[in-house]
Amino acid sequence: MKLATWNVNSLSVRLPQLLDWLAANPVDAIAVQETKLPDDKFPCGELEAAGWHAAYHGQRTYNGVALLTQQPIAEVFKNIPGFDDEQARIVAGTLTGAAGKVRLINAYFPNGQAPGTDKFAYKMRWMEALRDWVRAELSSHPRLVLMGDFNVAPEDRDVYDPVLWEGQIHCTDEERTHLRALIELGLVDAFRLFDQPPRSWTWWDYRNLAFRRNQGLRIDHILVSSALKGAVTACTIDKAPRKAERPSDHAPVIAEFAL
DNA sequence: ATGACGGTGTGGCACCGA
Repeated sequence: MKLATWNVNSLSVRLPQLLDWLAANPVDAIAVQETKLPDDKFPCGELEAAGWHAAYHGQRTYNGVALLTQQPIAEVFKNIPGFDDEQARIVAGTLTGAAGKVRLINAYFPNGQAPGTDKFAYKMRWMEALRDWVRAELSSHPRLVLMGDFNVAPEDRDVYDPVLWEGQIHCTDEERTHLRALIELGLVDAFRLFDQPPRSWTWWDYRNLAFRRNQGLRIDHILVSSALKGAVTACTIDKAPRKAERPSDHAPVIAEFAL
């Protein structure tokens, strides 16, 4: 089984690239963030024509998430139950394969703007609500993958210039503490199960030649539950789509499982 | 590095992302 996550920064703009990437990278499921499309504008037709099932939860202009799968998924949830959220940031579903069920949660964490702002407070509340929900999901679905754009760089080694970014959004102690609390429910960062090249990022600013200079952050993650940890055989970042004409500012992350 | 770039909306720019 192969899973991927990619913040495409507008599915309308990136649909051709996404379809090309999926054709070259035959994953079983991909979690897509920042579709920026209301559900009535979601390109199900084009995706279906390419063989993809889609569960999506979107809105105009901002946010929006989708799970694209080769097989149909069940138990689809949108957003966090009991957490009243106007922003479309979560879609979840259950994949059933020959090796059993795997629960997939696709999450687009709030950006948070800057510490001390209302948006930062919302990010913290959102992460707390997510943790409570994931705890419950883990009890009913021990084989669980939480993947998406977390908008948090877990450690300094996930930041191209930790001194410049110290205390800045994505790198604050408060965000990292919330992320650790989520992980302590019984999840592991698939990327760190393996030796990785130093200076591995998933996002590079569009400005200031950041990609060419490899100045980025690792903020897109695939977390797997303890029950799946032993099955993970690889986790990589594919920088190729970031080199395309009109790229997303994020690169896809792929995890492979012996399932 | 108070900037930069890119997407969206209905714009002549502002807002947001990260």
